[in-house]
Amino acid sequence: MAKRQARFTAQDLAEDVRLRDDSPDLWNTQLGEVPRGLLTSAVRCFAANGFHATTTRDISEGMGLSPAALYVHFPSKELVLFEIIRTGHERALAYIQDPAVTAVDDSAERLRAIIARYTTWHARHHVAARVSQYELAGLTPEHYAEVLELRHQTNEFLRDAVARGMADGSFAPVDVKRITRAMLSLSIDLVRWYRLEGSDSPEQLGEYYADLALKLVTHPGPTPPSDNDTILDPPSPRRSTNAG
Amino acid sequence: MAKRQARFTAQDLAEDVRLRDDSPDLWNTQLGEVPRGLLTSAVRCFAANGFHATTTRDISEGMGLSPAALYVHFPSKELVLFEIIRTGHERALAYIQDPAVTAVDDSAERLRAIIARYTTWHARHHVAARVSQYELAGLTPEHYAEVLELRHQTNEFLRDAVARGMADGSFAPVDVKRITRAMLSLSIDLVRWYRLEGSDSPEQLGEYYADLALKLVTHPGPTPPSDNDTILDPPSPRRSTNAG
DNA sequence: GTCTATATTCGGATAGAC
DNA sequence: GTCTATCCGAATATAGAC
Repeated sequence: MAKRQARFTAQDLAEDVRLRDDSPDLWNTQLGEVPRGLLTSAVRCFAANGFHATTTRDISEGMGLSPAALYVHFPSKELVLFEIIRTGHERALAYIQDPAVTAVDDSAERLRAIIARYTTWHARHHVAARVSQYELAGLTPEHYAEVLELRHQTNEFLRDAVARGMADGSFAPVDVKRITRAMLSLSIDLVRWYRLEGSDSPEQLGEYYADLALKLVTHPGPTPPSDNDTILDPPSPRRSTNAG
Repeated sequence: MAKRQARFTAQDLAEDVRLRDDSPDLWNTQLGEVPRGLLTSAVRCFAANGFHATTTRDISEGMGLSPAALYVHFPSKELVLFEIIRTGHERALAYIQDPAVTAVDDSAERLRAIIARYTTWHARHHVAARVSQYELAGLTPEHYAEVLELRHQTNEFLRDAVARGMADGSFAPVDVKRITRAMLSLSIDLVRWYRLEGSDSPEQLGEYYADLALKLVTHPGPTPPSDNDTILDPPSPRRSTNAG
């Protein structure tokens, strides 16, 4: 007999502070309350145990329903996963293609806005984002292809912003492909470790990573926008300080 | 009936260029050839389909053996996973605690060596590392705890290197915890996208990410070690250039 | 140490009552 | 739309021959 692995019931998961995020607000409002609740329950289960280790019973019990109830709202477990991953990718992409970004002309400020928002989105929805990023293997080939297209659009959008800043001289000459991948890594990898209860709010982490991203593309040598020594005014207050 | 998800047989996987890495050289040499082959087969399956979507048949068929043969060498599927993950974490930790790092006194060079080696290790063993990083949920609580301890040691080792450079003035004042996490994110997230067939060798990516890491902790303003303009001598030749 | 055959449990999905 | 009951394929692990 296999030794029991670490698995958690839907009841455990609902109380797990590590699984707090804003996913209940994430779903298409055209869906009723029950299907949206099922998606939220599924997100927690998938994030904690993985898609294949999650049973349809786990998901429906998270809403206090019987196993069969799931199939009234979704035709299969895979389609629950697809709805989660598709929504996650669409929302993240829309969040960085917001006017708050596209209206910005200055290349540096535009890159800053993209990284800040992309990071903030993944932190705020870190549980759903973890499923979106790490459970792609559970999709059918058709659904996987559809998600890939959204990922390409996202990557292109960031790549263009970096290339543009380099072309107009705002940034130092950099390897656009490698730098873009590094920035994506920072924003995406946080879903592995981020907790809403930690010291950084989603917005604070967004600002911090936007600063890092700009450091990576800034001209070396004398700082471009002057003000050199005056280290007053840190970018934004931290919820709890823990270092200099 | 569930629509068929994207799953690959052990035969497919053995030929998949995306799953080429150095894991066959990774295992304890005290193990015989067959168990080491089974671990390599399991790594490919777990990396491509996930732990729970992989059957014991998948693993043993990868070695041309019957399903039952696996249990002569390993008591359970979970223990195959544990052996992979434990080995992965031990090897990565040992690789950055190598004399090539610990003998370096200069704080900046030491950090550079750590990031270069940690990145190189994950790139060279990206398939095994992907399993080590993303399949932790498949472990029993006891085995998970054992792996966590290795992860703590790794994080502490990097954190100390950053804190030391800040203390001796080699680095600008930074948030050690957040910077350390960002550096780990860069090195670890590459297992999501890295392919040996890509344009960067593991060593080249290691050098590149070491440069990025130093940019994140460098004093702003005038560059510290002088030589400002001479951009001859890039750190190491790229296997195929694709940008400036 | 490897095989064939199988015990046994589990889980996705459905049938049909209410 | 929700329930109870259940079908049935699949997967871990074992038995026992060679």
